[in-house]
Amino acid sequence: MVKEPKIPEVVIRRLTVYHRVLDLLMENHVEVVSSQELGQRTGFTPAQVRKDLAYFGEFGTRGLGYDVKFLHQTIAKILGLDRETRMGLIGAGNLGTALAHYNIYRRENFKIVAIFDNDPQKIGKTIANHVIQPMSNISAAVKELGIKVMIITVPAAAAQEVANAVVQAGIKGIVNFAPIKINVPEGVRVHYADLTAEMLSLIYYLHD
Amino acid sequence: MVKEPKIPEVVIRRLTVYHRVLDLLMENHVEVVSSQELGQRTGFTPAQVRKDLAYFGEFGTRGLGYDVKFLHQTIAKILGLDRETRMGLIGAGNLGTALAHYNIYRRENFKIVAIFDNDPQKIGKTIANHVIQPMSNISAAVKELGIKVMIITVPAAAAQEVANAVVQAGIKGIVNFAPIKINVPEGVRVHYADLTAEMLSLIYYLHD
DNA sequence: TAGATTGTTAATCGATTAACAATC
DNA sequence: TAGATTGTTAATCGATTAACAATC
Repeated sequence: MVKEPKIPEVVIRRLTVYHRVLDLLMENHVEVVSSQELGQRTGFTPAQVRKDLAYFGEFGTRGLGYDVKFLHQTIAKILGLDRETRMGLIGAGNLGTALAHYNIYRRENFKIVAIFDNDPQKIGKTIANHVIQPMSNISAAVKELGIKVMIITVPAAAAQEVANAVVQAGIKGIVNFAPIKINVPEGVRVHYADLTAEMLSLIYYLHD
Repeated sequence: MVKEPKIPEVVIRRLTVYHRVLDLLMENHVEVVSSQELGQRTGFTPAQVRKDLAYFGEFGTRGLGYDVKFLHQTIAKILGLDRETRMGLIGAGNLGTALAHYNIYRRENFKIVAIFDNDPQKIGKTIANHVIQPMSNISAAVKELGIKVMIITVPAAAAQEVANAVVQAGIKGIVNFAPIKINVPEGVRVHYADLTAEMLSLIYYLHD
């Protein structure tokens, strides 16, 4: 058995940033990029860029740099962006609406395919071409549509209950925008998108 | 001169999480909390909770735990949440609108006081009680309203140009929601709220 | 006093950086 | 060949965890 090196989570996170920069470089028809430039465009050091990529193989050419198209494709494959990932969205408030309209989905290989809410006022209305469904539909929709990731944008007070229902429906990946920790069983992964932590922590550094 | 220990950035970030949990505990009239419970509610270890707090002093009572109200107040003071921080928002799209409506501002001591956009269609309209102003007003508004933090939610392609204008206006703290690195002079701090990185990196872990 | 929990030190773990041989 | 840049190792740096004396 080959001894797989364990990849740190921060590396995976930076990989998504490289991928995004490579998107941009491709748009600009740049064909080759060095670790130095990749570093400048991401805010990481060139050494870190090379180290991160080296976890997965040798993608560059010494003396030259990295082939933009090839690296883009390779990172997409590593991250699992080479196949479609279907996501659901729970909570059709302002933030949920913003995410539903987010234009990254067109370029990337993942998209929101269903939107849920509990408010009778909202159910039946349409956001970004999706009819808002009641939460009681979650389990059925997950199966029918092959949803793999659920995005939660409900108020903090409702997040745990919603998460329970999501887990019950068989979902293994949750992106939680509610500003509260949710508890899930082993095998279910939760990523937190904490909008306010960045704002609050910034204030600390503005002290004179 | 006293030798100040340098506080790691992650500690400051976790402080904002403790603060939020303490908000909740106060609402529930809980008066004392242990590092263990604070750990459970935040997802950190009890040792880490104690270590984090110890950077700033001795706030607990051995054998008992931490006084919720006092710790809440203390962390607020450390973070600079004890005095009002005024923020501006640039980009009145879906995300900007969501942030403008975000209800955390009512509870916390910081708030959005002005909203800017370049779209003539949007200028003059109202979001969350704020009339959308043209970007040419930024500099004047910063001075008049005492804006200390600017939140940027414009498309990636426009982010750098907007950031330049913000820096020009004398702003020292930026929260950037655009998925691109922005370059600013020394002394200006940028925090990134990267909504897609969490989604994309999650997909990696859902590989079978 | 007995039980509980902090504050703090030392040990461990892990990530970043520097440096350079390999090589295009 | 000379110049450039990768891939990789070793050194450094920093953060987390474990453990326990202090003490309520």
